[in-house]
Amino acid sequence: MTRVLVVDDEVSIRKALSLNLAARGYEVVLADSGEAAMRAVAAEHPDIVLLDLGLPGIDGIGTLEALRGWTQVPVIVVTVRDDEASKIAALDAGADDYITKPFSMGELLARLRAALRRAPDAAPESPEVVADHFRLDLPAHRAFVGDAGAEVRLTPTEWSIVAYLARNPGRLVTHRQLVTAVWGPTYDPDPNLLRVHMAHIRRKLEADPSRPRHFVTDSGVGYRFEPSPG
Amino acid sequence: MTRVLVVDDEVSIRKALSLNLAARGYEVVLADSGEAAMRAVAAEHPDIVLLDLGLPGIDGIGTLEALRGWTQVPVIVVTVRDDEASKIAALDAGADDYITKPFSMGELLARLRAALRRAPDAAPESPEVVADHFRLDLPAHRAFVGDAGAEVRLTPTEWSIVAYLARNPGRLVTHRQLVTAVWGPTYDPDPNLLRVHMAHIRRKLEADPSRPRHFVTDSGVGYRFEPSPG
DNA sequence: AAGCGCCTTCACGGGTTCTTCACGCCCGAC
DNA sequence: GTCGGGCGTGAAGAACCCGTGAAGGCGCTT
Repeated sequence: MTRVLVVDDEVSIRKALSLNLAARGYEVVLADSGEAAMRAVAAEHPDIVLLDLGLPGIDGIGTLEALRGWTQVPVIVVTVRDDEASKIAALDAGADDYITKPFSMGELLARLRAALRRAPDAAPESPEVVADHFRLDLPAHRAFVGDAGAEVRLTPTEWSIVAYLARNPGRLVTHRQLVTAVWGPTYDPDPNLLRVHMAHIRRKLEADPSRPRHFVTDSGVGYRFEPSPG
Repeated sequence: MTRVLVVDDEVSIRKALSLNLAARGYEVVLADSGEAAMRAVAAEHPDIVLLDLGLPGIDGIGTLEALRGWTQVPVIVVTVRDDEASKIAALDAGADDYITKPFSMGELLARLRAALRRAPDAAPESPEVVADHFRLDLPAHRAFVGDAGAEVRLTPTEWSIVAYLARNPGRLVTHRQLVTAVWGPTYDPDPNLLRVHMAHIRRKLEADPSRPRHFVTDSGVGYRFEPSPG
């Protein structure tokens, strides 16, 4: 289900958009200020944002600039301002599209579809992760070990764990974080489960599985990925 | 240097856009018909296309649809048609943006920058994909196998799957992504459906269908297209 | 009206993957 | 020294996924 964040301070607009989008099968999240929008993007991970320019507090452009500091989520600016300067400012601040009120719902939906179409998944940060003893090709979901670069096959769950750890290099990842990343927030597995998967991963990727150098245990807390152990 | 293809049948518009874009440091390529536009995209590899809707011969929408059969180059529709239906038709046919004449040069340039910004320098797209055992002619929707180059007929659905995978060479494509690309985001088919189509595709394109080298399964996740397996 | 191509669903067999369980180890707490 | 919790490892059954042959239904052409 596609999740849309609607940012507008007017109740009537929020309501109208919310109803129309929900009727088209979108999941709608609402925010009534720039600050709320920032929080909502961080917490709800919308697939796209509809942003009004005239907001209380930090305005639309400010919100857009702040968002662009850390996320590439598509943003369509929806506003009454029809002047060229506003359009240019918004587009150059990182907006993906600009549509002026009053707009037709059909056109908005079409522009929504167009923006979503060209962003199937967030662009991969770094397509490749290199460690001392192995190499990960993130877009292809492939792993290679040793100097020869022989491919090893990781199961979906194993890949999910490895990819999450690799995306947070050097950082401690708690058991809870890992479980949530792999199985979702509601899953509560046997404590052994992660251990078993980690054992499999180490056997496949570590040079000496019983003495792991890249996938390190933090006893009682979680695991940590070290690209190049000192 | 960014290369812009301007497609319009009116000399005055071509001239005006050409001058303005050149003054901003863009390299401009011109085409005066849909057919010429297709050739220009294939030959010149523009970074972005400005497309008029009212063209002689195959019209703008037809040109757009034909282009989308094999390339993802960003297309901004520039036209006098201001009705909602045209906008929706163009955006759903694969346009990235839609701007109506008369437009301000500033806004056009801003939308141009916005469209270019979100298009990561895509791998140089070629209208032809060559693998070890077969060859795909993307614009013509034709496939040829073996050294002799005998043509095989793919059904529309099969072609749709093959084309999507071929446009993402080496990348893992999830089941969901494939289904969305072929049948749309709301379709939720029997899990066997993709398997059956993949079997048909392999039987037609792979040298040894039971041991696929180009259309690889990633169990539990999706499929991957390998142009030249190591 | 019949034939054909295409899409989709279903049933089956074989293989892979997930998860649980039991056991022994290590290390800090007492 | 002893205890207990957390950890790694091997094994095993259950659940899942995949490829494949076959068949029904639909729309279009003949």
